Amino acid sequence: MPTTPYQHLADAFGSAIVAVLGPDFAGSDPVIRVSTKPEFGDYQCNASMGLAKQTGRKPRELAAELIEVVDVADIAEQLEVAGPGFINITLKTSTIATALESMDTPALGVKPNEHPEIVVIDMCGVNVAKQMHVGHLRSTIIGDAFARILTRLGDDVHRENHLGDWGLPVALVLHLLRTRGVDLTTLTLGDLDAAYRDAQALAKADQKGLTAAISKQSGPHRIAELEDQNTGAADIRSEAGQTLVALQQGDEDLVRDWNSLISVTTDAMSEALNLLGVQMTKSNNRGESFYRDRLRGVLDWFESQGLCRKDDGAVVVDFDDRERPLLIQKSDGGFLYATTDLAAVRVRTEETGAGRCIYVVDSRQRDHFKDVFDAATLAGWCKNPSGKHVVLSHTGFGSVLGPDRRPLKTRSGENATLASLLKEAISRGRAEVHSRAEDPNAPTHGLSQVELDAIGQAVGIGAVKYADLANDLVRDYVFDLDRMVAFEGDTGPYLQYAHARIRSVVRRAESFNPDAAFLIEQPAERGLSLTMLRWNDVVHAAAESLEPHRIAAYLREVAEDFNGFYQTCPVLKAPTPELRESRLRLADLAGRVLEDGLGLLGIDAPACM
RNA sequence: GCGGGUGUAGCUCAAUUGGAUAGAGCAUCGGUCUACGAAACCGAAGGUUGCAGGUUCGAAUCCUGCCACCCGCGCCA
Repeated sequence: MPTTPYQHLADAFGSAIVAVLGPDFAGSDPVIRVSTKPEFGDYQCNASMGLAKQTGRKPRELAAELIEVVDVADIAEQLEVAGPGFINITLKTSTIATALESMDTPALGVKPNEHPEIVVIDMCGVNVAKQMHVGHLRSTIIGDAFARILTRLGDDVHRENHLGDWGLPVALVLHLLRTRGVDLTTLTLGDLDAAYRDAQALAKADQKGLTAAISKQSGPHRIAELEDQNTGAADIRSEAGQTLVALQQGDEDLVRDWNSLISVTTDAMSEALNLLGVQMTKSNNRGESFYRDRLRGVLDWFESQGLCRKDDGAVVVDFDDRERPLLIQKSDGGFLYATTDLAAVRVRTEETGAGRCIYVVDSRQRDHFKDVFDAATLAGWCKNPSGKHVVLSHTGFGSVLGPDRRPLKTRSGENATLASLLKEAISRGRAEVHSRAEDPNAPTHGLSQVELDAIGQAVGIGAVKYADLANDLVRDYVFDLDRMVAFEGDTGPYLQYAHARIRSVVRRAESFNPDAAFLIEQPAERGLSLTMLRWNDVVHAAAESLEPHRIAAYLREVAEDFNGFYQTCPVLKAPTPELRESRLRLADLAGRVLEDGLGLLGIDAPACM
């Protein structure tokens, strides 16, 4: 029986509902849930209340009838009606053992999607000549977690880094560096970042934008930003515009210099990605420049389909359900990032053949992506070559804040770069691991400095990733290394520690019987087993909702259940050889679930720490 | 002004998407180690789920109106 208890129950109650209420109710949700308390059994069916309302019957009576006909005798003990009409379900112990047996495979019972598809994940989003900051951290590790989860279920995932490597901002930096006569071959990213800010400051003057912003009653931030800008910038922008044109036309010197900017930026990026253990390299780069020859085609298509209009010299796309239009061409003929995003949608659906595109970009860009997706739909670009409708979705996420609860940006301090934060996290992880290793009783005692450093890095990085992925993505959070790298409580290291303990006990057992019978006797054994049996359901739920924190919360449950089990059920010193083998196998399975789950979050699980 | 998000224990967050007595972790207090790994476990205390109404067997969750904070709102990306 390959299905999980949950699915078995869902199928059985689904059929029972049809048997009692008729074929109209085929496909209605049987509302099987994990019980909230042990005294309510293992699972519960909450369908009868809702169905009773629909059919004008009494919920408890309906529940009793469902119990009469439902076919779960082979897996469950006697069912009982409780409260307003809950059906409490307690599984047979033998069912649990059988189910554990069937999940004890390399896949750990996680079943692949029936219809795998190509998924493009737009993540990371580094800009040329700018330092990575914590915003990139979120996009990158969230995107990587999505990618790992979907890959686990069989999808063909393409991580794409929509590098900001084109357009006026890049031309401005390039122009500035060249007029200053800077040697581009010896630049650091720090130099580039400073030049970027200089260039922006020099070029930002937008009286027209300011009046528009005021008349449109834009937010105070935007207006203040525009007011800061001064005159005299028009010249610089015009010169940068010429630089851009020359670059576009393939001017050899310019192209060479442009490439060195990209190279400096992406070298630093690769270093950070490497530290993070994110499965992404320069080969995942598909920057804005990739789409530069397709922008005209975007505009032509919208014009030819009558989907846009001229407004004040610019070209805009209107939508039926809102006032706000989408600008796809400026009055000076230039294109905008919306144009690039539209070109990217077109490539991803029509050429890459994606069935799903996920944009992992902070939630301030929600409106932008809504507009882009709607425009792409109007354009008819939401179909892939096989004619299937492509799902475009934007997963926004909250800001990372500093201790002052203001967005933590490079602007607010030179040391807020991603690289520096990661180094700090790693050094804290290492310090803790090294200090533990000094204890002669510690399993890490006697390991080499190199080995301890590697473990410490996994701990430090794992702490940062866990802190980010363990809560709801929409929330802002304060980047507080003290809390993240704390080694008590709801942290990455707690999970890694639970995993390492398991590896340790299995290692010390010396003999391991992979075919040992599961003997589920103690409540702690039962609890741990039931939790582990939910793994398949949890992965699918996390994949469907794109909520990694579900996996994080689940892993915490596994770790807590294991720690409780380990406290009350002697493994190596179990009373009988059979029980010892059973508990070892249970522990090993728990360890593999933890490793698998941490892996889906991109967190390493050292065998010893 | 319009739109979006958030508001849950002193602090940081959950709540299987409308289910039973709202759960964890920090911090506080009290118990467990000459150790199958104490980075752990067990227990105590801590709540008018921003406020006020409404919907129903049942609401943190859905509807209405307020309040607070954050974000966005055509020629930047």
